[in-house]
Amino acid sequence: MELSDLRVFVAVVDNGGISHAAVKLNRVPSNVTARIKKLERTLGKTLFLRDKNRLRISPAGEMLLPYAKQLLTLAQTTIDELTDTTPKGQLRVGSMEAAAATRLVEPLMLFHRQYPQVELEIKTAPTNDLINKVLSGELDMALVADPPNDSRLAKVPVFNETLVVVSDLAHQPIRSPKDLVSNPTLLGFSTSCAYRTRLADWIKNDGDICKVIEINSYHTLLSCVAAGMGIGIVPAALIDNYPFASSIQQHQLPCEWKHSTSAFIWRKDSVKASIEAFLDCVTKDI
Amino acid sequence: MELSDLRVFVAVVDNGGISHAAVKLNRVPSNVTARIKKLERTLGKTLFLRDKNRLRISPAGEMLLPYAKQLLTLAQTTIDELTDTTPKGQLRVGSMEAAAATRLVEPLMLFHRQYPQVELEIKTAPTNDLINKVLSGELDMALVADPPNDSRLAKVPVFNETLVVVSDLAHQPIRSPKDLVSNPTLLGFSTSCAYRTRLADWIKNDGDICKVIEINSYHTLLSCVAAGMGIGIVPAALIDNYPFASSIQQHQLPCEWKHSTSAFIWRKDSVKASIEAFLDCVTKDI
DNA sequence: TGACCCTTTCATTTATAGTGAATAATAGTG
DNA sequence: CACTATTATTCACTATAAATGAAAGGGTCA
Repeated sequence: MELSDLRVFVAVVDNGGISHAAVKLNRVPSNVTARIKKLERTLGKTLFLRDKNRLRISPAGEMLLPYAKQLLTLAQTTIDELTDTTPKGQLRVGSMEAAAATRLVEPLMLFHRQYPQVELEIKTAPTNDLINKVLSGELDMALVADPPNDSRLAKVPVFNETLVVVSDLAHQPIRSPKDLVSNPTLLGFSTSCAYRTRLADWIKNDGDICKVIEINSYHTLLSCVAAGMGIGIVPAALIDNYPFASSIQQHQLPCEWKHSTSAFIWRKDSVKASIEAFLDCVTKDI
Repeated sequence: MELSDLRVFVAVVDNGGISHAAVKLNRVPSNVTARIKKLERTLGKTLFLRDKNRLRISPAGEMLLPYAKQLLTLAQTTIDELTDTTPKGQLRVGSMEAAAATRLVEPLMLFHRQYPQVELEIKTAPTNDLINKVLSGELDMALVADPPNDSRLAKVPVFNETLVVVSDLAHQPIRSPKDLVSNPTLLGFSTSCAYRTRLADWIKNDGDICKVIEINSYHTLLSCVAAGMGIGIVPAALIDNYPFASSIQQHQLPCEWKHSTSAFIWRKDSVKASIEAFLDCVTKDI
């Protein structure tokens, strides 16, 4: 029993005969006859009483009719829902810790005001983790730093961050890795944090490999830096939001290292209305 | 979008992959792949995210899943209902007036007690009308007198009636049409009443064609006979139920005319659980 | 690295759906 | 009453779709 069989059956009932149904279905009558007979054979029931070259619905047909109509409308509802472009369901957004605090708040509020029916789920994680989670489908989209070119991923750059090295006030000005103490302590997120990796690369470029202490909040990280536990690397915008900004020292990185682009990424093949809508909110906000 | 497509889709989701689904469906994996791709093409949505030779359900697939399952269970319910042999719905029974009063009451009560959920509809009409209504599907079954052999009809004889001619007490004994006054008045049902036709035939066989007065209730008919308005023909059993039986005279018909068989008839191709159940009640009652 | 598992592609076979012409039975019409 | 228009069905045929089996290409795990 297929939906198309039921469509034929209902057409015959509604149009009161094979030939009219055939016209409606853009088929030839013999085909309609054949399909009705096939349906009767698979169900093991006579659906129509044949008399004087006329069809009349049988008790079994009478029984089938409401179910058939229900199935057909449910099938239509299904494809309507599927092709509906109104955001709904849940939207799982990932973000780097640094951007979650500063850059994500506005578009998030905007989106929630516009589509309150969408269940938002925000997860902060380091950039590399986010990329993997997006690829694996755990997240619908994520805000990451300098996403790699991946044929499976679509991306829109949304912010340009200027990265600065931060230290306590007592530290000498840092213009190159040489200005650091040997074996400097690096305060940062997990190894997969893009900024921390960049700082480590810069240092490795021209100096020692440094010790790393992992800290899970930028707020705490900045405080640790102020306390002289080590150096760190953060977006400059983040420091504006830090209440004790005056107790840390900022150091410019060379041009080729200082710029970072934050971008939203999502799987190209994961088309979800809420992703589009969210991106609208993000770009509208800029 | 066909039900079989959805069955494949659900199987892939439930079994977590093409190959396992293929085993479950007794298909070859390549076929499952092809059908999923076809479904994706017709819906215009990616149902699965492909990565590293693994499938993961996509947002669109997530959306489709509950609908697909609902459609499949509804389809199963449909065929379950259709093959269910419990009497339900309505049952339209026709009966001759004469039998409705006497022979039909017991099985009707029995049936209603056993299957209270069936909506019973009783219609009394002359035998010929009943046959036509059964053939046309207006009635599911009918109790008629001496039904003709018709390849479309099934029948079970249920009662043997003995027909008697009735007259007022003053009438001379009637042994042949010659005993009647010339142009006798015949009291009876409409022209299509089998008993009345039989009496007319008997008279015509050996006498005058008589006048007919049509009366729509056997009770009234017997009273009219008692009052001397004319003669009638009724099943002997009916007179037992008539309170003024002593005021009418019964006359035996010759053997070849006196017997009538009442039978239930129904369309052979109209198989309805309640018809079977009703016949059970009728035969159990005998 | 090699064995194993999974998905996909492709050429092929098989099954199903659809067509068009012919037939038989009926209903409507002048 | 003949004549035409409808109606459902059958049958031979064609077109479309589904299922198969072999092979290829990645991926995982030891």
